[in-house]
Amino acid sequence: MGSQWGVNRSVAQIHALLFLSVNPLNAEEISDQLGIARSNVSNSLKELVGWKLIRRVPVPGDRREHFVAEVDVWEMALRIAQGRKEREIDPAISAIDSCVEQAKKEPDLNPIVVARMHEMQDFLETADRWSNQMLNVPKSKLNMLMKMGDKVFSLLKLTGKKTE
Amino acid sequence: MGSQWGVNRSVAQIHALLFLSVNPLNAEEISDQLGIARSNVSNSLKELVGWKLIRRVPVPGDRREHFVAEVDVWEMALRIAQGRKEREIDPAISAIDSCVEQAKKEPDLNPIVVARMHEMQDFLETADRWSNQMLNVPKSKLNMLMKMGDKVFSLLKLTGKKTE
DNA sequence: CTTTTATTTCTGCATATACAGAAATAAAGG
DNA sequence: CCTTTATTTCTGTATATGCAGAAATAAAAG
Repeated sequence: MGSQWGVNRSVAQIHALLFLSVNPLNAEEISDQLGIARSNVSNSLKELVGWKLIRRVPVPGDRREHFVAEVDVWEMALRIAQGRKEREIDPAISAIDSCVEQAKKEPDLNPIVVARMHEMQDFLETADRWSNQMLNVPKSKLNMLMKMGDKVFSLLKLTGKKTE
Repeated sequence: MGSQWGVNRSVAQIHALLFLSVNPLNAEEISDQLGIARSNVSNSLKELVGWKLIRRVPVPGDRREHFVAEVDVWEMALRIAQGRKEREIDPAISAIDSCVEQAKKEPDLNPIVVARMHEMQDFLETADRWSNQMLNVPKSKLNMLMKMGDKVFSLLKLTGKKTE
């Protein structure tokens, strides 16, 4: 799956291994188990720590760094969502903002073009606010909300096909 | 932005061009405007059509195929979400299902490991149902819902930090 | 302070992806 | 049906990414 999700094979493999591992593993154990180079493990672990999908844990009486994965799947999903927002939405907002800025200086720009840029900007801002809020919903409630599924949708009278 | 969003430069460039273009463009115009090879344009257009972010439009009196982008940003977002679900969630479900299947055959597998696999499976199924529902919410209501933002959250009493 | 051991960064090769130009195919016009 | 024009597929090359092994750095032990 890794490549579809935007991480390379080693990263995906290591994450899977740690997710299914009952006890913390050190870099060498990972390297041996998966048969990938020690250096590669090091870089992959760094990336996974960056996504907050794993964390370092000290094992008493052992000098080596050990790692464990976040095992709560909802927490995992939140972290991934958070990471994606930072990597995809936030830079997109900066980009569109500077585009709009530039566009202001161009006097003879088709108004339709300017309008489209503004719609995009407005959308991204809304998406940003919304995701910030979603990411702050406590895990348990998120879980409940999604498990309830259709009940929530009919409660909010959101279903139907009127405009879409 | 392209690379961050999982598409290559040409695809992103062409999409941007069409999104900001007031009238339909044909492949050659795109090739000229952006200075990329005609063949590259062809493949990129195919990908964008696959995402349903652009569509072919016949221009009367012109044999060549012309293309226009979906200009409604909400519709665009829905299509991207749809595409990502198909590429990321659906195959992940197949993958976890076959893993769980395999695991059944392994009698001496640590129960904790099996439990984690099931949690993952359960989560993915929930996410699948949820996203299917979200994708069926009419655009206008989605827009409204997200614009209202915090009001919806407080209505549902979803905010707070209890368990997270 | 020196030696040992863990970890990270560097370097180079291998593989994969992006892309241009050529060739092939398909579609329309005469 | 043949010619012209549009479009797609194929092929080679350039570039980027992935990854191993070596070198360098950092940390702990003696």
